Amino acid sequence: MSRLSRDDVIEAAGRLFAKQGYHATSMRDLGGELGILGGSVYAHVSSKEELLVEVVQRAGRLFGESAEQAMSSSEHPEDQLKALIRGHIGVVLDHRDEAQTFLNEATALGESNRQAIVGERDTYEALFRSVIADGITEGAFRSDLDANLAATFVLSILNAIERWYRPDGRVDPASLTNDLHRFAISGIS
Amino acid sequence: MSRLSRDDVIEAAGRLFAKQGYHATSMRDLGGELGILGGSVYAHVSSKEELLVEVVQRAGRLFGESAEQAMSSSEHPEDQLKALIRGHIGVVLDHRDEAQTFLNEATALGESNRQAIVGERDTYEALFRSVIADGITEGAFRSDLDANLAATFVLSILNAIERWYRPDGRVDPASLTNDLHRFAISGIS
DNA sequence: CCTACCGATCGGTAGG
DNA sequence: CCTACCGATCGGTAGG
Repeated sequence: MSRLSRDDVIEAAGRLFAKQGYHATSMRDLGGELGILGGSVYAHVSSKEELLVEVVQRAGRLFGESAEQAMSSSEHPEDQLKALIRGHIGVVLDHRDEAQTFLNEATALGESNRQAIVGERDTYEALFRSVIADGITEGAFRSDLDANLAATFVLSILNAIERWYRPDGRVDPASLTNDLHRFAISGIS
Repeated sequence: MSRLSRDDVIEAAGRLFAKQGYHATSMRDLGGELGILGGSVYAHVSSKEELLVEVVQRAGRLFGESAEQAMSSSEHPEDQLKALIRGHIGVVLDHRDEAQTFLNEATALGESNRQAIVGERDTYEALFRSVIADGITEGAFRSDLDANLAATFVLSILNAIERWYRPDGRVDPASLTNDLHRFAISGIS
């Protein structure tokens, strides 16, 4: 056993925050997960909230990068929407702990930190809205359903995936992407 | 100010559990909300978890009653699905605190209590699956999308409503029901 | 429902 | 990263 890195500590924190929640996780729990004492965690970070900030920021960065890549992958709203869906699913499934903490524990952040990541999330969600709105303008999607509401529905499905998806289950990521995309597209086109 | 009833206490607990989360709510917080001391809450309940159990059970009962009513309102899967959607939205919007606690804080329950309400929830969700499956059998819905996945998508949207819905916003319950129903139906028919 | 309190646990620190 | 500890807060109780 070599010494722990700061990354090891943040990763373990993400694991526990995702599984038990932020408030139900003590610094002694985290120490136990790492094989050290609770007080020793303070050799790597200066507060418990700093850990939550780091975990949530990682997820925020992953979602942001995914969105950037999805938007530049095509000029067509239909393809952009599919890429956004595929990317979101990828982030949620490849970084479950961070994503779960981001989605469920961000409320535990202090005011200023919380507002910062809410801002990030709003920017991300606005992309879904504008892509759907563009698709309506271009005639690719139908126009009787509000673009904002459609985006909210799609994001609701995406954000719930971590609540039911099992990696060893019958659904694989690629077909989930296809099925969700088809479901969404049928709903709006 | 007359004396508080046990119902008053459970209601206040639901309010705080929904807003701050179970673990972030102390018995002293709850006392403060009620104008009494933290220790005095134990004149009405015998433990903090009992409060959570009561709040979550109330929500469970409401969802169960809504489902029962929806199923007996028609024989046609299409109408039953719409009634299920309408009922779920009604519960979430008319009993926000209980519904929110049910959806977000059930993980804080002890093992046996948690398994009991997970069972209730599974029964409830199974209704959505079977209604959609029936609709496929009868030819009312299309059959290229798995009924289980479609039910999961619809429930994902329903369960996310408490996260974004604002009573003073532009969306009213009836049109939300219509829009979601149309979105779902397009996705499966 | 209050007074007065209990043991346990919490986040965090000084010094090594 | 450990030892040894701090003040604060937690869920909960006996007795009135």
